[in-house]
Amino acid sequence: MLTTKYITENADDVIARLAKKHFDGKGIIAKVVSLDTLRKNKQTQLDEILAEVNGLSKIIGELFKQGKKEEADASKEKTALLKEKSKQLSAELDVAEKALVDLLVQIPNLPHSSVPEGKGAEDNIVEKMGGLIPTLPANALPHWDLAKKYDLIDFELGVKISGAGFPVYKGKGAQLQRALISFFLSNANAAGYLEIQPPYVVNAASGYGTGQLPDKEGQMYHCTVDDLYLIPTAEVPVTNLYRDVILNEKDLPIKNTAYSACFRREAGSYGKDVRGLNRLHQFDKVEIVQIQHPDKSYETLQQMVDYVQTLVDKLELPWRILRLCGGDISFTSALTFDFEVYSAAQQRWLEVSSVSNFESYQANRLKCRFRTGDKKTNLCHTLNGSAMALPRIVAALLENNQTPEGIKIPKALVPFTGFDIIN
RNA sequence: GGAGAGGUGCUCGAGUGGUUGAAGAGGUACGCCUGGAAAGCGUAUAUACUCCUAAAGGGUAUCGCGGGUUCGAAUCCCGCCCCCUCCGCCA
Repeated sequence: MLTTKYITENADDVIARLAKKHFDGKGIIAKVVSLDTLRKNKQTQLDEILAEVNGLSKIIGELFKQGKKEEADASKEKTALLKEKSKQLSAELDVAEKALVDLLVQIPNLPHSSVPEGKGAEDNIVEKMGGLIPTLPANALPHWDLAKKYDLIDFELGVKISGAGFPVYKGKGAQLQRALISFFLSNANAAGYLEIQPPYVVNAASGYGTGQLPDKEGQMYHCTVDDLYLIPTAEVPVTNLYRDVILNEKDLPIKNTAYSACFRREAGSYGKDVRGLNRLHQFDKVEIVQIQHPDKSYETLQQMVDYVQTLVDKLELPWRILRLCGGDISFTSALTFDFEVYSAAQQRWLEVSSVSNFESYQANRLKCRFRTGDKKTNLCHTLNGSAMALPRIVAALLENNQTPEGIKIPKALVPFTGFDIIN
């Protein structure tokens, strides 16, 4: 969330910038400003009363020591009154603080100045393209048919044991998954990311830390018995590693990578978007996360985008990078680049990675700070990106590389799969 | 899951009702000393909120978390969380 300080000091600017995300901030920002004033007011009053109580307590202690019991009792009565007042003020302060946070979590992150205007996906700007779109024969099969033909993925079996969106990978299909995970992790390691194996279930505090809670509660699987959530992405546990942490300035940037299964309820999805591997409830992903000094975060964002590009290049997939417009960028992001690969049999672009700079928006919730040379603390900037999400990569690999002989595996992947063709 | 023991600052560790935001030690930083270093000596070393135009300097809160008792709580009481030991179960 945005800091109250920034909002109150730059109210008009904040409202103007939020407009790009099609968020009307006028009313809510005004409320934040007035609530904050109220909060400060209560805080000051409360502090004064408590100071008085503390002072009296010391005096009472002295009086008791000197045996002046009557005087002490007189002061006791005074503190009783003050205490009454402080209780009330403290309750009011609590209400104001909670109300303020309730408002703050409803305000999205400010988009970076380079975020293009636009309503939705159609207004995203294509930054860069690469790879070759293959020309497939007329009888080319979509990946769900290929998966069946070569017995790689069994969707029906998944339905039986879990439900739709939980595919069962088999044989070379399963091996391909394992190879891709290994391929992505090896590359991330080589690029200087520290490999992490995080828990797949997290507590509510972690959900709040990265912003899945409270607003996206319905998108996560919730184990109510233990009040734990299945992670929708490794971003959640990995970023929360740095919750309530004060880092040393010289430790920045922190570079972590993690493979995890990801669990998403995807309530409300339907149609061709969910066919085959296009949208699943459980899928595999390798994530990269960086915690960086605010001065360097955009430089880092570019490096992360460049890094992801090396992956799609090695996999010899046709790709394009989109700069997301104000209407399509996520609630918490300041600037996002999406990677899409072309799935040649479906003849559509599929999103396989999303690389974002959250600036201090996440860090403020996480209370992830760093200490500068002069011992002041500042919020870090957090960034993350998929590198990458497997299912759609698999979809594109299967479709684009189909030949009469079988499905060819890209050279860079062969050392990881141990085979160069699926037939 | 059952029983017992515990959770104090960057770390260790003292502290069972009152100048304890917290002794002492270690670590770290800076200074002195030194040709340089070590040792030694000195100083500093939490976070958040708030008052103040700002700095300086005040105030408030925080000794796992939340509540209670009390004029006053790290210290007493209750609930929760975590951790260690033993037992049970178990990949």
